[in-house]
Formats: sequence, C-alpha cells, structure tokens
Amino acid sequence: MLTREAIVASARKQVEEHGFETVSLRAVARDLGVTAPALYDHVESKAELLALIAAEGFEEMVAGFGSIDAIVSTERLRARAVAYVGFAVDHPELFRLMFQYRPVEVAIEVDNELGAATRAFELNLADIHQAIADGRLPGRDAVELAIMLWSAIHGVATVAMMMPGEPHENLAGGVIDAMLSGLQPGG
Amino acid sequence: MLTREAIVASARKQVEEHGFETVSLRAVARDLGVTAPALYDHVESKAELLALIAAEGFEEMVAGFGSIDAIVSTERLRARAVAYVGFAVDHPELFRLMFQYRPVEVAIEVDNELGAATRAFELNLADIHQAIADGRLPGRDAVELAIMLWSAIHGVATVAMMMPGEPHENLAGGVIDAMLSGLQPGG
DNA sequence: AACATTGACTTAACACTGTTTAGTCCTGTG
DNA sequence: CACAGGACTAAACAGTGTTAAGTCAATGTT
Repeated sequence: MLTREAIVASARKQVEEHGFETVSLRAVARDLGVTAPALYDHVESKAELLALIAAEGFEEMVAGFGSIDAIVSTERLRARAVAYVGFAVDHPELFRLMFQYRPVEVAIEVDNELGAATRAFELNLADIHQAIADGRLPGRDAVELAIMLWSAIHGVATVAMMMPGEPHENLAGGVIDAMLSGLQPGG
Repeated sequence: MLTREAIVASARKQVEEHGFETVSLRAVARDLGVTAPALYDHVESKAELLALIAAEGFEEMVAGFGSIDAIVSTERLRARAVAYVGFAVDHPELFRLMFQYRPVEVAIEVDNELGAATRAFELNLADIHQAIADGRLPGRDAVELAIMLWSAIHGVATVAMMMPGEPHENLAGGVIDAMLSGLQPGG
C-alpha cells in the first residue's frame, strides 16, 4: 500500500537528483507504480510534500549539530558553522529546497520546519550569550551578533555549495575565525 | 510594434511584483496586448528572457558600485558590501532571480550576466591586493579572502532581503568591520 | 449469506504552462 | 500589380497540479 513516507522518500530522491524545480507528482507516482491522484490521499499538495522534505532537511542538519562537543562556546559556534556548510555541500539540492523553495500560496507551515531552524539559532544564541559573559565577545546585542554570524555562514554555504571540490572547511572556519577575532573586545 | 525591450520590461515588472516562479509568457503577452507565440520572434525562450532580466540586475548592481569613491581600499570594500546588501533589500525579487533561478537546460549564458558579477569580484580583488600591499590585510591568498568576504556579504544580503524593515546597513557594515579587523595582521 | 460501507485506488477532465507549426494579413519593393 | 517578408494569430502538443466521479476489493453488519 501507498504510504506518506514512501511518497516523501521518492520525492526526496528526485529532489536530490535533479533539484526541486523539476520534480513532478506524476513522476513520483510513476516511481511508486501508482497514478498521480492517489498521492492526494496521503499528501495535501505538492507544496506540502516539498515542505515535508525541507523539514526533514532541517531536522537532519540540526541533528548534526547535536553531536558537537566542545568546551569553549566559541569553538561550538565554529564547529556548528563548519557543519552547516558541510551539510550544504553534501546535500546541495536539499539545501536549495530548504532555503530557496517558495510555495505559491505563502503559508505552508509544516510543524517544526522553522522549528528546527530556530532551535539551531537558539543554540548559537546561548553560546553567544556565554561568550559575552566570558568576555570573549563584546557586550553588544547578542541577537544581532547571532544574525551576523549566521548570515555570513549561510552565505559561505550558498557559495561553497556551488563550488564542488573546493575545501569548504577553510572557507567556513576562516570566516568564523575572522569574525570572532574581529569581534573580540580587544580586537 | 513588439520589441525585445518591451517584453523584458513587462516580464521584469512581473518578476519584481510576485517573483520569477510565477511569471508566465502568456501573462507577459497579455500585458503587451499580444499572444504568446509572438514573443518568440524576439526572445528564444522563457529561460533566455529571465536570464536577460537577471543580467540587467547584475549590470545595475555593479553600476551602483561604480559611484563609490573612497580613498582607502578597505573602505571601498565596506561601501561595496553595504551597496550589495542595499540592492538586495531594494529589489528582493530581482535579487532572487539573479541568484536562485535555475534554468532547466543548464547553459543559458547571456553575455555579461556573469560578466558583471566577475567584474565586481575583480574590483574587490584589486582592493584586497592593495590592502595586502598596504599591510591592512594579511598576505594570504587574495582570492580566498575575496571569496570569504563576498560569501559572507552575500549571506547577509540573502538574510536582510527576508527581513524587510530591519536596518541592513548595521548588519552589512558590522560583518565587514568584524571580518576586516579580524583579518588584520595584528588582530 | 446478503448487503452496505469504507478505503485505495483509476480514469477522465479542467485549467494552466512552454513551445511548435501552419496560416493570415499587412506592408514595402521590384 | 505581383510578390516577398515580417509580424503576428489560431490551433495544437505535451506536460503540469488538481478535482470529480467511478471502480473494485476488503471489511463490517444484519
């Protein structure tokens, strides 16, 4: 029998193979040996299906952050940045879906899609607060610092994703190192 | 009579109004009081049409860089970064088209689309070389430094674009300041 | 055992898309 | 005046997401 999980899996495979723009429900159905309308018993729309896959991506990316163990908060920030860029390089099409897909009707909110993202953001925010308390970062607005760091790393991920083969650890680590030392009160 | 410029203008208007994903050739034709196949006398495909608009965007963005006058090379870098983010915030849908549009057949290369982008990149590269010569930046690989700075700023633009109303100058300037001072040999 | 109901699908269709082919009409030239 | 070319239109093809209606088997009820 047809299951929601099988549909998501097939669609995700197609996303990772040739990008979310070119996946079609009929192709997913064909892959599952079924006709297109059958999918609608398990999925509300194509937009919801893609949002489910994006949510999976966020969950997996954040799960990768969980395995980071470092004592100094700034080192955790750095390791998370490297992991972020690594995820983008390892799953470029999934990463593109997560951040570049725009549903036609703006409000498809799968539970925990942005949930995972904000959870990750708050991980960083906590470490930034601690780094400020430790005197390793200046005492300015922690949220602004978090946005600055995340924005920069997101840019590195976007660019690294398009340059396969290049060593991305240097890029990600370099940007974080530069910003962290540049942000240091003494810097 | 129908002109290539009119077609590009109408399509661009639609891009800026509701995003490149939802523009249709039939809607463009309707807007110009014509039927869809008429467009094909002036434009090769929808992909080419969108690529032309993206190219316009790159040209306009780089043109904005040209008006930056500052003596110190690092100040030019900073001003260019602020302008880059400002462009993204002022023309979010055009910016999205420039960087997120993916034609189905990979090779639509309108002359000077990437031309303008690499021109801008080389502006930065020249300033980075000069900053290295002046001792304001460390003597490591200038291209790597340029990619790091551009990546970070591209990320800031992407994020700022999605947060309308927020003051983006602080973000862009802050990231560049942090990175530049963090990259300084003495930092 | 006969009947009704439910679920899982299929077939057919609608409205849309990009694009191609064939035809029409008008305009300028020999 | 005839003819050639350009600028378009009408019709059609293959594809899309999505909906409505129908089929068919399994299940539960009387």
